[in-house]
Amino acid sequence: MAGKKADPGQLSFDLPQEPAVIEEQPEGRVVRVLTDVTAIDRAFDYLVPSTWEADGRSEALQIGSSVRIPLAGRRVGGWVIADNVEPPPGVKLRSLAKLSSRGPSEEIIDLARWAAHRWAGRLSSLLKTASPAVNVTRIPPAPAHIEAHGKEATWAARALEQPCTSLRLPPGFSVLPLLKAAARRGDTLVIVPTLKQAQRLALEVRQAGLPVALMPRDWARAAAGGMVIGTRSAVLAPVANLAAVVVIDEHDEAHQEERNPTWHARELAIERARRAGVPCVLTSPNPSLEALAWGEAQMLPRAEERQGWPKVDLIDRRPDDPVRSGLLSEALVPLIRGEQGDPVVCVLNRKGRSRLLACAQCGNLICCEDHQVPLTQDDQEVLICPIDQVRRPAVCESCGSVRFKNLRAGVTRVREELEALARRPVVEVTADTPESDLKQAKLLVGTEAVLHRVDRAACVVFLEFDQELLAPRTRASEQAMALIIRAARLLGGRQDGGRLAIQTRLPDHEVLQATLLSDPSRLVEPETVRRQLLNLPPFSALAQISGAAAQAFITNLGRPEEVDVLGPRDGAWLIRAKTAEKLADVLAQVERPPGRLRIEVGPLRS
DNA sequence: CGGACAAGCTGA
DNA sequence: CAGCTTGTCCGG
Repeated sequence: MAGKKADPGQLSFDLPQEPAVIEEQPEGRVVRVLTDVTAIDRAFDYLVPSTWEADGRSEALQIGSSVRIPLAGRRVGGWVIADNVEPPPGVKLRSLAKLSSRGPSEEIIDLARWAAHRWAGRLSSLLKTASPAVNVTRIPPAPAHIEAHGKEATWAARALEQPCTSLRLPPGFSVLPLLKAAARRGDTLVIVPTLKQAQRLALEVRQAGLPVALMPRDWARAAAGGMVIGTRSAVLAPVANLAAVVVIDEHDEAHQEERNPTWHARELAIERARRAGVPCVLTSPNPSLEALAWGEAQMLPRAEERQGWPKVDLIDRRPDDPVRSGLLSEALVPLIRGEQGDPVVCVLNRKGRSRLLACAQCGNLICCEDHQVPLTQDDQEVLICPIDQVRRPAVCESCGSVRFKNLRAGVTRVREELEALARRPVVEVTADTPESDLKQAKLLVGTEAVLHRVDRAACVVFLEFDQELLAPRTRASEQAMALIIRAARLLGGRQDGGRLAIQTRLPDHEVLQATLLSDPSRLVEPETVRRQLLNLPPFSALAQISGAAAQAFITNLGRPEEVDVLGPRDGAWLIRAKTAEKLADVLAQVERPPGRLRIEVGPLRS
């Protein structure tokens, strides 16, 4: 186990100055409690009431226990983070008010402390994540150990041989053999990106006859033993006898917490496994460079890997004559009419109705003369100013043409056009489309969120993929690939007969070529070169500082050696260091100014 | 965070 | 100088 790091910036205990004479030593056991009030972020010492001896509460109370404490005239919650401590002299100790619940073990608290330092956040925020949602007072008996049936897949067993393995598995390939192989070794912790995936996987594992706890619901059951499956917060779950850690789809951005501290489940999983001396397996159809930093990816034989990807149609829009809005090409017609099977899911990454119209004749943008903003088009061929809602006929002001070209079609508009072209009903999928509508629909359209709401499809169409490829984000390629992987999951492998259609004017783009050839290794080299050239993670570590107190923080930071400070841009600064450890050390040394401050370590955007 | 308390401001 | 607002400090 790695040594605990002293963390001067995070917790101040006002330790006693080695008292010469110990006098008036308070009677009884004293514990140190970290409050769950984020703004306090301090630990205080409390007496364990002597009455707790008799009813077993004293025995149940241990490091990690969740307690209520009197503090400044009110009761607040907290965690016991040290036992049998010597309180600072001269303070009048108060007694614990209540033993609320079991909490994280000492190992998890140490891991949380490491994460709080690594992501420059508060320990209490991580302990909250590590604690049960509802109070737990007893742990159920351990489930009987059940041996997974069937013979062990060699690739799965091999992945568990090393301390940390990046395992490249195509989207249509089940991870169940890996989980079974891990379960043979003992209790396994499995981290997946979404709750839906966690539920589905837990069901599969249960059907395979293995005991499984679904986090965060089954905190107590997780502590009892068996396999533990959950989303990122499960990386701090109690696991009885940890034997392996598996991170599924480690490339997925859902593994990173979006609130402060922005910890990443992949990195935490690796550290947890390392501390426990058990293997950590990171799976992904397209391993992140961060995962590949642990060594070359293990993979299936190429022929087998290809079978795990769907068939891909790249629809090159360049020589195309546009149909209707120009968004739907002739080549789509057989697909959206269901000739390759149903349901067909169309993805368009834009929201709302047409926002930007141009005259088809003279090319002028259709704007409001008074407010200089683009006009929107109504159902009844009327133009509306978004500022004062004034309506006028749909006629070009400069040439009188009544034909407009939609430069930014929204989902609603595309739905109508799809319906006309497919000659059948199209369901527009939004956050509040009822589940029943989704189940019956044969043809659907929505933003990328539609890929989360539908379970299976015979065909997925990306109506306009170029904006993903050209997005001005450092992780654009990776994010585009993640989207393709999500789509491929709905389609299954090659033998399932699903089709992935992508409309593009960039058919030679490396992401699309990698998809077409079912070969993500084509992305590794160009992406590595690019990141190295721009000095981006994993070849550096970044933190974004924003909020009202950001300026003061940067002033306090000064100009440490081997650290770059970039910005401000839009009121935010970027701090770059060679390694995550260096970055964390530098951030921890800065005196925190009062006021709102957001420190985003390893930002996904920018 | 939320209470306590001190310092500063206002009105007569 | 009471009565109030605003700011700073501290909690075991």
